[in-house]
Amino acid sequence: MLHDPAQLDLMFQALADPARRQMVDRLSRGPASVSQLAEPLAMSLSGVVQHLNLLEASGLVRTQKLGRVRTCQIEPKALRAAEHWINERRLAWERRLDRLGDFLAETEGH
Amino acid sequence: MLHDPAQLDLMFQALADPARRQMVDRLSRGPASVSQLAEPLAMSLSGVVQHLNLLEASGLVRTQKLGRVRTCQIEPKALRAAEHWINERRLAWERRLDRLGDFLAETEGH
DNA sequence: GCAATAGTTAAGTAAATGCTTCAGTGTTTA
DNA sequence: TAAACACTGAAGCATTTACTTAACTATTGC
Repeated sequence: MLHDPAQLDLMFQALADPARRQMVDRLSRGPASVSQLAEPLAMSLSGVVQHLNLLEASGLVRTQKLGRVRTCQIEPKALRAAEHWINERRLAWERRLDRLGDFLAETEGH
Repeated sequence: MLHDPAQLDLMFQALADPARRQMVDRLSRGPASVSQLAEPLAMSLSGVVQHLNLLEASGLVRTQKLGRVRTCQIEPKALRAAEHWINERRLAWERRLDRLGDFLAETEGH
């Protein structure tokens, strides 16, 4: 479910916007309401809600509403999925370099 | 230089597009020419070049031209920077949860 | 030298994105 | 019960994005 390419698409899309990354950054320090998320951003509350909806659709943020306030939290599993995608590619590249190094070292020995 | 927010912006922006992620994926298995990158993509060569230029501007890919062929490689340092941004936020969240858990366990003990 | 190859650049376009304002809906508080 | 609060949704708009085609430059092979 988390490695579903469509979900990965939404996650990287969501992370591409600076305002949304700022929101994720804020949430990494603890839950927040929509207004609290909006406070440091030079943007209307409505704009923030739209960003938040994208973050939620991507799975990066989970929210729940109690009374009139919506509380937002990070979903670490989703962050881990994005992290993992990048990590796998980087490791594949680095392993390839290692093998190449070994090969060169061996052939040099003869 | 790699933690420069503008550069991070370009990197996440670059990773947001599926075609560009497919190019990074291809490159994680080894260097490739522009035409080789283009081959699996349902897109004109020109479109691929434009994506490639973004990838290069973001620092995720480095290229060099020999004769008429441009060879592309992944820049693992840049991948690591994006990875690191996500990782830090996720860990901040998880550490927070741990402290909360400890606190609850302690207060329950009395 | 001529043709094929590999890539580049510019111009145009349709769709997506990131906002805004404004007019709501429920929920608390005085 | 009325006003303040916390959000929500729709409509509109300027900009950016992801392409396309077409014309061009530089290599390489015959």
